[in-house]
Amino acid sequence: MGKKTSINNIAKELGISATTVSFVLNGRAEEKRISDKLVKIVLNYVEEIGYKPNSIARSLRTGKTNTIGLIVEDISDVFFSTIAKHIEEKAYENGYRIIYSSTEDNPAKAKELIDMYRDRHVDGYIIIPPDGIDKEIKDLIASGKPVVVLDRYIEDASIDYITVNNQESVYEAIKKLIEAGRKNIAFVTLNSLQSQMMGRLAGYEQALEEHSLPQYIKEVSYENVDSSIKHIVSLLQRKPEIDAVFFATNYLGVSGLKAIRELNLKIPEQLSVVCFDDYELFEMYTPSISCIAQPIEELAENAINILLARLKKGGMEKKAQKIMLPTKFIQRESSL
Amino acid sequence: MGKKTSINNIAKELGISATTVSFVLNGRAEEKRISDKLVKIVLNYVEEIGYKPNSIARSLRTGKTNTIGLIVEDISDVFFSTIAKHIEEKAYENGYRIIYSSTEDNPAKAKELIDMYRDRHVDGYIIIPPDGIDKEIKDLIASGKPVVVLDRYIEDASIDYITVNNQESVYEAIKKLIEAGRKNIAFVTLNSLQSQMMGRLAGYEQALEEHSLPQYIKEVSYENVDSSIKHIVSLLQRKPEIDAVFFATNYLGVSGLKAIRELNLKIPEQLSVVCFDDYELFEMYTPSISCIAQPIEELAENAINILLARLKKGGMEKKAQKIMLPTKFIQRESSL
DNA sequence: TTGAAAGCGCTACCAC
DNA sequence: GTGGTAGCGCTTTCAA
Repeated sequence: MGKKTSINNIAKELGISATTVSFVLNGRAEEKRISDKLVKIVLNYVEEIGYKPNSIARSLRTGKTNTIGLIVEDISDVFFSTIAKHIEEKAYENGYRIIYSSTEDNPAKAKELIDMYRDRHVDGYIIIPPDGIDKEIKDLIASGKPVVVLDRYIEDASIDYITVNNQESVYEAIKKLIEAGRKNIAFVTLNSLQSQMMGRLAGYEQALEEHSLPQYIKEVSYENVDSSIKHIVSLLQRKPEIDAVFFATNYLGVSGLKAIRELNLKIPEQLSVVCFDDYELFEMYTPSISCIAQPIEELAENAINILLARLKKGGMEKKAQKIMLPTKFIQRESSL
Repeated sequence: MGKKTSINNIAKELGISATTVSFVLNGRAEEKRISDKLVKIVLNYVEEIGYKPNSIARSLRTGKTNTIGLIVEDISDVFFSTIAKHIEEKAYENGYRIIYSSTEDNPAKAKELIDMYRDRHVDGYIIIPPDGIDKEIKDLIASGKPVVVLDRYIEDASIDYITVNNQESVYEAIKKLIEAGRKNIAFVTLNSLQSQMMGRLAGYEQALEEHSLPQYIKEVSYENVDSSIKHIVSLLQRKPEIDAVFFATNYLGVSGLKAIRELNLKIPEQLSVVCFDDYELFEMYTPSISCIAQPIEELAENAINILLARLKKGGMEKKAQKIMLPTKFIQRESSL
């Protein structure tokens, strides 16, 4: 084949100018009133030799890369990878590619990634931010790049975010436990200032305060999630009066189940269990585990839609969208 | 800061040429015998204004994008997302970014993706190929782009691949079931010609043939995985003599457990269960499910290492590597 | 030791 | 209706 098929070669080959070829290829033939005949010729030839414009040259010229940077906490976690999948699909349909990375909830890594993506001139960002990168995100937006924050929010008028009503969801779930007669309800969470975790905690506190019940809060740090089993075991041993536990994330829930199993506690007789996030494991576990399921697909769809909208119409002027989706409580055996 | 910091601005600002700046920035100062003093000046200035070279312009010039295309079956499946994570980490350390997409095991989609990635000038590919894209992969390699095939293999002298010893692993696992006294062992798999599935099937057949036991093979198509529960239920009902089932992938295993639960069969008393791939669910299930665990991290590491090696030293000349890693049988309660 | 200049392939302004 | 041409920002030959 032609070693280097450039628009210039084609132009030369066809005895016309590169400009014309470019217009035809970019669908601006009509607008530029290029004759149908010529358009046909160009398109046929291009088709024939299987020419594809060089996207890098185009990017250099236009400043657009048709790439979206996706920054998640951990791409191997099913919650995030499911989000990633939906985002990718939708982006793909719209001619965008996704490059991704995991932050491991580490702000330094997140900053590095943002830098990196900026280097790469990604057109827009979808970020699930760790604590402490608010400034970087605001800078990014100030620099004119659209950013959508997902799963948590950052208090700033200019930032689009999509999240769920964490506080209310947990509040309702805890209330159910209380109504079912539980009096000593523990809450196992991450020691994080992220909005979604704060919201979940607030929901717990709100429910317990309303009923004047004692609070048992255990915070685990993200880095030590692996050792969270130990912490949970110890909590349950020290406070044998605990008769229900709420786990604030899916992986904490899994650790919790391991801990409970180790202690040989009967769910739900001795201990009710409810977890944030659904997970196949919770459905299949014996007994099945009640949970607050997030509308993962909707979260992803909203995020990519908003980003695409901003990307399309350079829509930086439009007011930031703050979306809070409802969750769904799934009642299973563990909280009967 | 400066609206457009280009290498030219810097050169102008410093009263030297862009060439010199470029050399300094690319660490070729020594080689080009640029004075230490000048190097210092340039580096300081660059540091000061926080200049970063435009990677797109560089790509256009050099033909390298420092991007790797990753094509998996389904990024939301934990097996693939875990692989994706390890690959991303390693790539990142080496200055490469990953763009990913899921094929849904669909060859047309896979072809599209390859095309897309070619458009984007990715430097190399890691592909988990569906059936029927051998030709495209060979073309890619012929065109000089390194490709590593993962999880399955494609018979071609020029292709690097990393896989596990599927046949032997399954053979050994089935033998264990036979030794434990099971006589009617079913095998639930995908109706796929992919090497890894063929290997697993072959392992099953080999073991049963050696012991002259009857074979019960159920093939489900990837698109109908959702309805696989029905098929499995029906199989177990039609053949009540079945006293063990092997599931050839993690998601088939999950469907299988649902089917077995629906039929109220006792594991392992009435039915032994073994599954290919480990999964948190299998460990936590009651009873816990025996499985053949793949060395996921090693698979990923090998793939990215081989690709990086080819990328570094334009190592297209080196002989293709064919790596087959061992799996690990994890004995749990379901096959006692 | 350093610099001028030629592109990489494309788009878009402006001219005819 | 169509074409010339100037860059986008960088690397790299060649010359000085």
